[in-house]
Amino acid sequence: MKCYVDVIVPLPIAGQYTYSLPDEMVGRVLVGCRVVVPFGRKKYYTGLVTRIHEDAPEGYETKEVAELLDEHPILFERQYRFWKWLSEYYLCTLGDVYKAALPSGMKLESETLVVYNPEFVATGPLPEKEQRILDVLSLDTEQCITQLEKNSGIRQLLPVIQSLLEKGAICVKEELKRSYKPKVETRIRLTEGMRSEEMLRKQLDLLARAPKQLAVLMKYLELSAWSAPGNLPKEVTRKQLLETAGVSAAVVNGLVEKRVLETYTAEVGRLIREDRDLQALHTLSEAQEVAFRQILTTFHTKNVCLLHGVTASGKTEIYIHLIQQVLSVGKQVLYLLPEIALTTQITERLKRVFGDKLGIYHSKFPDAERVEIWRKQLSEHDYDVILGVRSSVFLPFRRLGLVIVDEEHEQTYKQQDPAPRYHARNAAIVLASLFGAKTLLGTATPSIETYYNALQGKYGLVELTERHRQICLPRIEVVDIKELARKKRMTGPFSPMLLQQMREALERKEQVILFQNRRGFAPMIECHTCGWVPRCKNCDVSLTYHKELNQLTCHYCGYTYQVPRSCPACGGVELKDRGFGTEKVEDDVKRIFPEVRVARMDLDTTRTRTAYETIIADFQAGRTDVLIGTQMVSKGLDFDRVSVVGILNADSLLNYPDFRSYERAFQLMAQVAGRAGRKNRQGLVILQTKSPDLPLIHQVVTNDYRQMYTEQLEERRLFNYPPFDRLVYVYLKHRKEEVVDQAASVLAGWLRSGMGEWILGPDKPPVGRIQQLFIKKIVVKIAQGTSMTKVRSYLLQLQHALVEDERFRSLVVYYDVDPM
DNA sequence: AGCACGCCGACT
DNA sequence: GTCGGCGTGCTC
Repeated sequence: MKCYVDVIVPLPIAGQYTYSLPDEMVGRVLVGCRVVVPFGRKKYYTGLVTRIHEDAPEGYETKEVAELLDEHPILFERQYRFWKWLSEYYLCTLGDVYKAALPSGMKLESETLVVYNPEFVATGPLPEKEQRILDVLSLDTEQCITQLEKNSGIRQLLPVIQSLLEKGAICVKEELKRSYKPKVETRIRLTEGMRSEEMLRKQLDLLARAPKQLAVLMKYLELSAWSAPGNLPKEVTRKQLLETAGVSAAVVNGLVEKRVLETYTAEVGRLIREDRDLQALHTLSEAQEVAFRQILTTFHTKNVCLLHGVTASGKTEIYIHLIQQVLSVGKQVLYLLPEIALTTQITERLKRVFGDKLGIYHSKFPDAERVEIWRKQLSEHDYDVILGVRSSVFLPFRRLGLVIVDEEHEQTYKQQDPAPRYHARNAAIVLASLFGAKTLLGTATPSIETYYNALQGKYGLVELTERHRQICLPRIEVVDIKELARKKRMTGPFSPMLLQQMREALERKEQVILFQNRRGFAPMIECHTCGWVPRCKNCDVSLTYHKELNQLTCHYCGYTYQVPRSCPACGGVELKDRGFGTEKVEDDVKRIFPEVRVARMDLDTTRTRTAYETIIADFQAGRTDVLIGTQMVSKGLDFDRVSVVGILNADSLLNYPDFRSYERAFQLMAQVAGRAGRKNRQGLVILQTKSPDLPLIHQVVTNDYRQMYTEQLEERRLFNYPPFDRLVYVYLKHRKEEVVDQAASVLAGWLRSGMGEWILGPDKPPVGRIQQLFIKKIVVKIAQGTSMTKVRSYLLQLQHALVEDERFRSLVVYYDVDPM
């Protein structure tokens, strides 16, 4: 009987593909194994087997599986169920989930290799391009397309290749890119003939006239503990031997030539195991102990618990005690942090407690390292605790007992683009439930949804109102910058009060954090004469001005432009900056306080993990005095010497056209304020705003989360927003504006007649065009109690009907479920 | 997502 | 008349 497998391919296409199994693979292929399959005319992809069966498909010829990559499944049954849930809930394909879940080193792709045919003899002169390709190929007879493109300088390469192929001058083959390479090291050992006391002694005598070689050999014997009775010699690397013996490679090579020593290579892991003494757990304070007990009790009746603890209440220590508890019953823990908060501060603390039981999964780590963590989790020696970012929900767990989602309110848990647009907090809760595990959500400023769920009794709620070690909450001073600006008393973005407090703090050798919600120099430049603003030619947004590079950047597509010398609209030469970003603030601080050491932390200065950590470390060690940053500075970092925090412009947080802007502004300001004031000293927050009378400002000042929540909830109830109704954004994209417009109004019409009035739009989103595609957005509000399953299948049904229409053929449709 | 096939403008 | 641009449809 012929055997078939259903396979997920890493592409955004619905459904799975069926391949036949070559006889030798039958029995070896298991569900959850990766296989290489041919797809389309020439491509090969790494697919994932989800079903093995004997049902010959009808209507098409199956292709054969080309290669089996795993002896054992790399995906467990539970993970697969999790994938399926994600793809259904977030309306994307399994291929999308698969792509997001596996590190790219585990998804090999094929690449076309062009091979030179040395026997080819041209019958006449070849076209210039073809000859050039042959010349390039004769130097290196096997090259991939991209390489060949680079070496020849020819852009439209494929037709040339095609022609050469027909003439028989070259041939092509598909080869899998092995992007994951195991790390290897060169080691040294005695050759077989030398491995006896007698031979060795002889050899040592022979080397009497080669003192360096003799020394190396002696060193080797010492390092390998060769003479230790009954022991196998220890592994000695060449590097280690050369370094400790202090000789050049030539000396070792001499011994290799004499067939005394030999080299061999061995695979080594990238995951460094540090042997260090583990620290005991800190004793919990009374308040922490109470919270800890409450959480444990809550977990008897609830699967999810919210720990609402003020900033600096020592939540981490409670997590550590919980983790210990879970480990003691042999279960695993997943500890999720928003990307930006995953710093040395927290990793060091956990490493000290859990040592090599702890694995860290960070998107800024090299891919090869992530592959190794994945493999380790599949093995018998898996990590008990994974500290990781959003994507670590995809790691293969086997005995998950607890998931901790720290800073649960963070927007970065929601993946925006590409699909799957999932929320790691909600996904983690589902993942935990698949394991019968518990989830703990921790934050000082819960999201409205989570707090609602907690008050409704869906989640447990444990509150921690006391700051750890008697650190008191900061005093918040509101400064009306509208009034001050009118009286011309502002210095750039600074009020006199803020300048005064900064000066005093710096004189006391204390530190200052300035929070500005915008990066760049000025958000934009504007023609002073006619008001013209430069815009991106691909996307419908104004460009951001970066002074350091003196260029304009599109923050959507990344395209950069030169700053025009004069206004292209009116010819005016005075182009002025409007508003200010972190870069401008940095400039101003340097001008006002020339002797002060300033650091800036935003997306532009933290491209790499090390850059980010350097900024933090410098500030922590007091090597910088003032830290200017965007939201990044609010993310769970603890600094001891910060006495003044300045929020430069609270209003910019409120001006987003979004139902969550109020909630977000509160969270941000409360979190930033929480950075002020440590041991024995009350910190000061200067909150600059143009609208000091807003209730929100008052709520931030009094740190009244409850009040903010109550107000917001009422508003959400009134206008049917989450947590009452659920939202799905439907996006339509097309290169022609008329086509999206038409399609969007047709779809909105259908939705209205099928689902009632709670359809908003179609609207042009704030950015109406990205990379040449016009976008329209329809908001679907789904009343509480409506079956989401039905809504989802209805949406997909309409989508199919829509693209059936001749006019809407190449329309792109995608969804954002529970958007943030 | 690729990639091949097919239909209209600027060239020999 | 052809070469080459990109719009459209298919991939087990």
